[in-house]
Amino acid sequence: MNREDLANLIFPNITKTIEEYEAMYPERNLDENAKVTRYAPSPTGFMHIGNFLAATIDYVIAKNSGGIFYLRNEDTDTSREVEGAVEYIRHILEYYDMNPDEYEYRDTNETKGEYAPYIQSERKEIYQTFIKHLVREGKAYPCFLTQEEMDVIREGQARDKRRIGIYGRYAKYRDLPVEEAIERIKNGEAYTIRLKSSGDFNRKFKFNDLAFGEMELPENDLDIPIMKSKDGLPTYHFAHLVDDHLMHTTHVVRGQEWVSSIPIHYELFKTFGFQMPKYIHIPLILKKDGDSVRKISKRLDPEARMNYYEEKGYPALALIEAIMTIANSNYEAWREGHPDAHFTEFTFSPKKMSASGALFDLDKLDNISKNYMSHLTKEEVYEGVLRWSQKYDTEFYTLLTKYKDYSMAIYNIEREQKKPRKDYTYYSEIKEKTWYMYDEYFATSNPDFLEYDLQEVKTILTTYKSIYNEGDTQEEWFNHIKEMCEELGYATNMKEYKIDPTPYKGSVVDVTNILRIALTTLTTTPDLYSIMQILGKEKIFARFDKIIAK
RNA sequence: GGCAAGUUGGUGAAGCGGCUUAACACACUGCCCUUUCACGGCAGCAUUCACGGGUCCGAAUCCCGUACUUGUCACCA
Repeated sequence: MNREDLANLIFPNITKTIEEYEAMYPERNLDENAKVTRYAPSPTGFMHIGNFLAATIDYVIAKNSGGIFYLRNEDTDTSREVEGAVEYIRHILEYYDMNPDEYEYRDTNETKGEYAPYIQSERKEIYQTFIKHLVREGKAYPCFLTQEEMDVIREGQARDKRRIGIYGRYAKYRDLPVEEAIERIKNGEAYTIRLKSSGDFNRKFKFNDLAFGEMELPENDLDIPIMKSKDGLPTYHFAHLVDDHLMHTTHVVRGQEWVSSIPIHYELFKTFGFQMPKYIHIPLILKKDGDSVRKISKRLDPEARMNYYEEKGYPALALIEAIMTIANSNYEAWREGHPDAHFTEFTFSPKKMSASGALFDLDKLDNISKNYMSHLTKEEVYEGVLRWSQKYDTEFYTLLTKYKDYSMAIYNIEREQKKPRKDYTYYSEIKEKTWYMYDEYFATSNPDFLEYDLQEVKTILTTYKSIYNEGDTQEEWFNHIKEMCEELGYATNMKEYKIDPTPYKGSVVDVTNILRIALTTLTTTPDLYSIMQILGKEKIFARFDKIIAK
């Protein structure tokens, strides 16, 4: 009995060869500079902001070079799979308009691309073909170590301060005679397939990461598991090797937590003689936690989950702008020079990425978003709130639908000018900043005139009604207010008033404040004239009358 | 503990041997503008680049050491 028998015993149904698969997944017919990237998430729940960073970089690299961005579902860990996770990932990519060129969606039975399947659990035979080859060659072997035995090994290693893992003499089954392995398998013993590493930990190799530059790493000598005993699915490392080779990925963008497994990947690719893709290990997004910092966590930090941004209603492109500034700090400068360019026109340079993790600054996001929203048209703002409210505030949605032009007029206050107002940071904020414009909400409010005497308030409102002229220009409007001020004993010259307020009841500031409160209940609002123009005579008088009648 | 990477202000960072008495952006503070708010304008905000030593005429920038931080050491990705 030989290794061929062993390989056939383990993989009786694997008949294809590696060459056949390579023929099925030929080289991509792309431009020389075109890059092929992939977003390869595990469907384990809400998408993480770090994954989004990776996906955005993947997308920019591919699109900027006229290449391919594809989505691969890494569902080899069946126990951790969360229902709806894939749909959510798909939703996020759609929401941010970063749709993959190639994908496979099980729920809708859609597949696009020549390199399918794009779901790892559907590629089992492919992985096993590669593993079978390794077993036949004696470069992989079945390992019968139980969890308990491995625990003992690890504890011993920890106690003796040795490196932890299955290597060298700890790899008990790497030299097990083929006959014995066959017998154990026939007896139904559980086993995993491990790589028979040929590396030497004391030897170093040079590796060039596009982000870090050159680094020196020790060779891998761990007999890492490449196939799980439970379901015959490959581990991440092996799936990475096979898929990125067959799918011809040119650039792998992934988090820095992966740099410590570079030696493993290096050995895997070397064993098959495949060319490694280029790697871009991206910084981790950190979070301050008291005095220390840690990796931002989906469990602990709401802003780590992508749904946070959607629920708050940050415009998709605003989040992308913020993410891109984290990816490349020169992005902001580029944006200044190319205000209208699409973000994929930016040439991402891995070397300009920070080597250490970065805190995600929500203040900065707010600022970017505010600026972004200030440059939208009133129609775009309206579309944005409408879409947001449809999902998160149906009551407001109904109102917006009913008062479309009216709402747009509100969003247009001081918008169509060189330096537009920056009132809104995200869509969920719009209602709380414009509610008073809608009678439906205003009806239940009760203006509070602070220190002002109610009788005096009534006098001002009544007088104002008599001089109000709906067709006034802003200048005429303000002149009328000033005339009224003089009539009622309020100062109109602020400089004089500040020097000596005694001859006056107050100033024009007090008068406009009272008008403002009467109309909005607030002391700070956008331009009062604009608000009154939009409200119109009827609403204005109704709001005044309600107070006068008190 | 092993291996790897990193350490410039409150935050993101530029800089990569002299042009730096350390860009820029955010945040913060003050002043100005002003019918409120916002916008905008102006000004302020690290005598110093974790620490120690070395190389050099000259170091945030190069070298060595120390400290600290982060990641990783699963049949998870």
